[in-house]
Amino acid sequence: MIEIAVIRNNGPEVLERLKIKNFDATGIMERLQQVDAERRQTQKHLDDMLAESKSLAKDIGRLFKEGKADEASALKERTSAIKKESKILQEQLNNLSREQNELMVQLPNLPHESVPPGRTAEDNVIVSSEGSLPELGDNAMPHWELAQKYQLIDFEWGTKITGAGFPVYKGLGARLQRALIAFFLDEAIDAGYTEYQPPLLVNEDSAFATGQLPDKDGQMYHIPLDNLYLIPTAEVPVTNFYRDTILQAEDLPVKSTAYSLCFRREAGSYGKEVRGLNRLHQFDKVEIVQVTHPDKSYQALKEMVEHVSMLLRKLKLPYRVARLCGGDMSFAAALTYDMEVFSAAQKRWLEVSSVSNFETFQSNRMKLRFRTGEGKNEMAHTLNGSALALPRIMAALLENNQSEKGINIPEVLQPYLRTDMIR
RNA sequence: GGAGAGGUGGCCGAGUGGUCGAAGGCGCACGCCUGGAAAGCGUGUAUACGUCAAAAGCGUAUCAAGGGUUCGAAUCCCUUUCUCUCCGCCA
Repeated sequence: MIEIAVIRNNGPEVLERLKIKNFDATGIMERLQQVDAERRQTQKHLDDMLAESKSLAKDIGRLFKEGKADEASALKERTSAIKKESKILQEQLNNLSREQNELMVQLPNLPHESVPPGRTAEDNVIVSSEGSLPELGDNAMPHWELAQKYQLIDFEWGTKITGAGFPVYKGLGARLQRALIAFFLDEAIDAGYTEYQPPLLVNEDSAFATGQLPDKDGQMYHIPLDNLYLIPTAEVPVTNFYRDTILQAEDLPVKSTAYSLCFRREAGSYGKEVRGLNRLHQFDKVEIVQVTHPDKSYQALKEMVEHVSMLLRKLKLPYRVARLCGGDMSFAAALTYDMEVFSAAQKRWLEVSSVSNFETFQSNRMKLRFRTGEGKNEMAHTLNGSALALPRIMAALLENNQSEKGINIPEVLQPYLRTDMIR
C-alpha cells in the first residue's frame, strides 16, 4: 500500500509514476483524495463531539455523588442527543475509512525511478549477462526427454495422482532436487540468512499483507473449509513473521531464508511454455527475504542479486539479469531484477529468480515498523528473491550438461549428490 | 469433534460500572550515587488517527475482534476469534 501522506501530498507524481506500470490511477486518486479529506473532517467533528460527551459524563458522575440528581438528569438530555448524532458520524467515518482502504489497496506500488517503461517482457532491460552459451549437437535432448531417458522424473505418475504440473521426481532426480535445496540453503546461511521452515498454508491476513490478495486471488490454491491459502512462495509466511511488529533499528537488516514448496494455479498457461519443468503447479524453491532500513534497501537489493548471481556461477549456468519494465513488474514491487538461465536444448532463457524491493508497500500493509535512534517509528523496507527456484535450474542443468556418457554434475553439487554424473 | 478455563501495556500482574491508557513489579532508557560496577535513589518508558507547515501540545480511539446495555464499560450482555486444560481422534 502506498502511504496516504504520499497520496495526499504528491498526487500528480503518483499518477505519473503509476503510468510507468501502465496503470491509470486518475479515477482512484481523485476519489481517494476526496474521501481522505471527508474522512478527516468527519473524524474531527466526531472527536469534538465525543470530547464533549466525555466531559459531560464526568460531570454527571460528580453530580450524582454530590446528590444533585436533578442537575444530572438535565445534562443527560444533552448527552443522549450527542450519542445519537455521534453514532451517525461514527458510521460515516467507518464507511469513509473502509472506502479509503478499498481504494488504497487497488493502487500498485510506485515503481522506482530506474524502472524502464514498457508493456511486456520484451521491454525488460538486460543489465548484465555472464557465461558462454553451450553449443550442443543436433541430437541434444530437451530436459523432459533426458528426464525420461535417465529415469529422473515421472510426469505420467504425477498426472495420474494429481494432474498436469505435478511431476514425480524419482531416483537421482529426487536426489538432485534434495542436493540443490541443501546447496542453496547452505549458501544462504553462509551469506548471513537465518533458516526457517514456515507453514505452507497461510490465512487471509497474511496473503493480503504481502500483496497476493486481493490482486492475485485466482492464482493461489484456496481451501474454503478453513479459509486458508497454499503459499505461492515462502515470501508470504516469512515476510509475515514481522506483521504488526516494531523492530529496533539495531535489529536491521533481518535476513531470513526458507526452503518451501510453492503452489500456483497458473490459470491460463498452456503450450510449450509449460512443457516439462517449465511451469508447474507445485515446485520447490529456496527464498531469501530481507527487512531493512529504508536507506539500505537498494544496497540490499544489489547484494541479493549478487548472491543469486554467485549461485548461478557456482552451478556454471550461463545467465543474464534483466531489470523489469513497468508493465512486467508485480503489483507490489518498486524494482525487480529477473535472473534467467539459458536452457541450451530448448534454446530459451528461463526465469529462475526474481529479486524485488517492495520499499514500504508490504510494510504499510502489514504494519512492519522499526524504531529509529530518535525513538520514532518508521516503516521498514522489505525485499525478497528466489535463491533459487528448482525446476528450471534442474531443466538447465540437465540440458546444458548432457553428453554421450551422461549428465555431468557441477562440482559444487557433487558432495551433496555423492556422484559426478548421472548415467 | 465434545467439555471446561481464559485472552489487560515489551513481559508478569492488579483492577467486577465512574475521572483508568489503566496500580504494582520486571525489563529498558536517562540522571544521581561509585575509582568502576552492582545495589540504591529519582525521572521517563504503548499504538493509531486527527489538529499543526512541523514539533511540542491538545483531542479521539484502543484492555483479543465486532456489536449491545448505560449519562458513563477493561469491568455487564451477545457474536466471532485465538490460547490453554481434560476427553476423543491421530502423524
